[in-house]
Amino acid sequence: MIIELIRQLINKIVLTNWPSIRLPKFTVEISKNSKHLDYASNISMILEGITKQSSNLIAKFIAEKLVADPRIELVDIVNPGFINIKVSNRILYQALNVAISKGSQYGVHESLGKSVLLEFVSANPTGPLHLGHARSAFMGDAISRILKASGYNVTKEFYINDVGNQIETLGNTIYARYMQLFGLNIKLKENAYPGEYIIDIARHLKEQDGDKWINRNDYLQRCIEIGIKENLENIQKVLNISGIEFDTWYSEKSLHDKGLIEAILNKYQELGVLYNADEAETGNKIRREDSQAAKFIINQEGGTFLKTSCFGDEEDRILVRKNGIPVYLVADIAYHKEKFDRKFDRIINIFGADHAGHVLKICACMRALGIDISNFEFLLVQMVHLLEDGKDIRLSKRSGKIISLEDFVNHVGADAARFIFLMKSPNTQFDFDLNIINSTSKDNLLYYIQYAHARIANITSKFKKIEKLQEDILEKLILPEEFNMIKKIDSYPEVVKLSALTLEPHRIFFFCKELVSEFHSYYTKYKYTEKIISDNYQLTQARIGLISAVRQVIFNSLNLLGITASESMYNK
RNA sequence: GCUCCCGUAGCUCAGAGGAUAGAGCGUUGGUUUCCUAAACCAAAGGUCAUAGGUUCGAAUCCUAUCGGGAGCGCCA
Repeated sequence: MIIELIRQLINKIVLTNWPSIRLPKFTVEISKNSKHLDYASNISMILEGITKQSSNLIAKFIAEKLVADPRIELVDIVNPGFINIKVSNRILYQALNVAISKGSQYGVHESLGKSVLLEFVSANPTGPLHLGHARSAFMGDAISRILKASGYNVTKEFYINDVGNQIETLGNTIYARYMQLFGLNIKLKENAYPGEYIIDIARHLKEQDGDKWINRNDYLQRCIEIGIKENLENIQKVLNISGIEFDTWYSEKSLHDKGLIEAILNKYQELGVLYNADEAETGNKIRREDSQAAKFIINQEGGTFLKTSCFGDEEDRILVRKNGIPVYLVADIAYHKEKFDRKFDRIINIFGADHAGHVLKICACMRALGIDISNFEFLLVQMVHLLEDGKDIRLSKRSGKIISLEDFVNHVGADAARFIFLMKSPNTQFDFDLNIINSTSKDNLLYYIQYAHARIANITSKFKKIEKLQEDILEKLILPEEFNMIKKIDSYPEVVKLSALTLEPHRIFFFCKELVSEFHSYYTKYKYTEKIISDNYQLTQARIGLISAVRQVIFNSLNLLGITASESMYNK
């Protein structure tokens, strides 16, 4: 990686000549403007602030040292102290060879020996996954691939909320549907789940148990059991067709069974961070009167509170209701404490933006346990507004029901679904018109990229796979566009790293688009004059090697996003 | 009222404090006897919401205001 090489050269110069300072953050990047040579750094302007020397002088000094290295061909200084660098062709050729020889492993970093726990989706097992789950599902999956490629050992986890009121509602709804199957006119309760999938579950219950549960009071356990089982199977099936696989499924019920709920409460008690609402002292922030929570004031009397407001939360949170039953938050605390006990180097939660309110809460609860949360990260994924012909499609037109993820993936295809939800930064909400996936022009970035892959595959298919190019062959590559593509290819591993650091898969897409655009442009510009396949054997080999590397980088990029790259667009 | 995200071209969005703010769509005009035209080239289009501040330098960081979204239950 040439950027890394230049960075290290600069590091060394700075540390030798300003031994007393701490190495500051500075940039080395591919120059955007060809006037600025190959690479550019802002180191001297940064150093100016630290050393109080003029940035132009610093730049001059560093430039002299840099140019002494045989790998640096030319250094130019531009006001107020930009250092522009032209590197030798030789290291560019070497960089290309690295990409060619690493093949599908190009961009995959060596193991860091570090582990990440990545929790995402964690949808309640009370019904099928729907469009609202799509973005965080694909985002989590892509991030896990990117983290793996940048050297982390990743565990993808799905937390199953298999306890609580919603689960009881599920059981009761199934029972009502079950009774209806026997012609008994049981009305659904107001809060019951209306979906037809419940009827299917009830039918299966009838098939398995017959009329066993008619007019009995002890049906709930059985109904919950079959409901959770079938809903989870359905969730797994949909994840499967979407190309998403989890490593661990963590049951909330298991926390209860192991007695970890009481353990948490005891621990807080020991730490002296609990108080009883009836004995609240002045300064205890039980609730904000201006919040919407105030609407529920009638139900809010008594109970045991945790002093979360002392640990960064806006207010104290109730842990145990007046009737002695802990609220769900306690299980969530127990679950997150388990995550920390399992000793991961990074713990990442991917939440939909509608769960943003939990971030402060959970962090405060962890701090109250004395846990260091510096390796605890949240990625809040914003909503996508899907349109078709300019109309909102969040709800299906016919039934008015929420569109299932299954229907959606079957409708647009897994690749397009991933593309839609991964193409933009996770923390921007955006509009997407579904008509675009049928478009055959450049607005459909997915096809644009896949087309380039197929185009190259078609050209290179006439040649043997190249493992490595000899220097005399590489030297045939002299066009500026060829050097630019090599620089781009060379920067790919950096893009993977940055994407892992920021948890932003869309960076891979944009990088890929830029590389592809350079290729198409190159291809067209020289279509009549400097063809890739020519009578000159060595030149042809060199260019086939170059575009093979471009194809490989496209392939590897799409792979990080879980998207396939086809050899041909004709038989797609 | 409070918290979080966003505000960049007509539209949809990029832009980890750097040089002349970019791309696609749309608009206008060009490129196919030739390795995939699902492509390419060019033109037009901007007070980076507003006002202050920090800095050698701000779309980017800080503060305030305005506008859009999500959330603020003893539901999970």
